[in-house]
Amino acid sequence: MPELPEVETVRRGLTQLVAGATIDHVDVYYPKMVRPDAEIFTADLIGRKIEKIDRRGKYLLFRFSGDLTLISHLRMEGKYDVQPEGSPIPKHTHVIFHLKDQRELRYNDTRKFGRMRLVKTGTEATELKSLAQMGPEPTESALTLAYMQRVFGKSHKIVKPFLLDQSKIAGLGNIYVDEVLWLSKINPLTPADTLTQAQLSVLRQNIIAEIARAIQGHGTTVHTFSTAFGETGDFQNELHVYGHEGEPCERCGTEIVKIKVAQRGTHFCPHCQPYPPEMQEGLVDD
DNA sequence: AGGAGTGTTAGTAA
DNA sequence: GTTACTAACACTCC
Repeated sequence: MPELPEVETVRRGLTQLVAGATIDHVDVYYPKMVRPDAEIFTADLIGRKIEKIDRRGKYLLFRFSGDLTLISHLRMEGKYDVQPEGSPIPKHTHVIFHLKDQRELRYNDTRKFGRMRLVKTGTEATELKSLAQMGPEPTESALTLAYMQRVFGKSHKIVKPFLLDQSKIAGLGNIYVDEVLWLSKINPLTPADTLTQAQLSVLRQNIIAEIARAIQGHGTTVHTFSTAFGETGDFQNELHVYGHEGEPCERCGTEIVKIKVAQRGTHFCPHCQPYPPEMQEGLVDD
């Protein structure tokens, strides 16, 4: 479930719940999930204090005492929650961080896609290529129009997978890409380097504003996302196209369609987001 | 039974 | 080097 707004929502919840807590010991029930090997992973964490929790793109970065950082990616269904010591362990709980205050920080992940890496603080980029190559955060200061013009201008990749590429802009996923393209009236099949300066400017503003709004709404719950407090997000009520196939476009009434683009379900309004010129060649018009 | 799902990476081909 | 498509990861839900 987690794109940047959901990961940020989790980060804020976890900060309230476990920042300042100290690890007593750690149990790993699905060893493939962690690196280095579970034995080293668990041994290194004993007695460490969770000093703070950062985020970069869709990665959570738990900062521990003694210059240790846990890099955690939730992938599709990863979730953290905090439970009293000894509560029943659900089927899909894969890692438990036992805290010294009789609570447990638990990682749950139905599909087991999530991954954790324990590294020395400061070596994150060396240890993880995707962190080293991560594009700017979608904020007013980090995502400049000049940057947008430069990177879009040199790629002929169509804009949907372009925006999903974390090395271009950090944190966007399938839901918010569809939403910002609808807000910007850009067809998902448009090649990145054919967008006009005006379109890039509009797209940039919509990305920045939409991500900020989604964070304010505590993220989007479409399948099973919940915050660290076990609550759902609110932003699913603010979606315009994702999950709205067959419904009328809020702007023009045309039926929202769903197609496959770059192997991902893609929702858009065929009237507000017309196909780019090079795709319309050969189409019969009146 | 078959397909799709909020993500990412590896492999292959053009 | 770039783009595009497939498979894989593992599991649930419709």
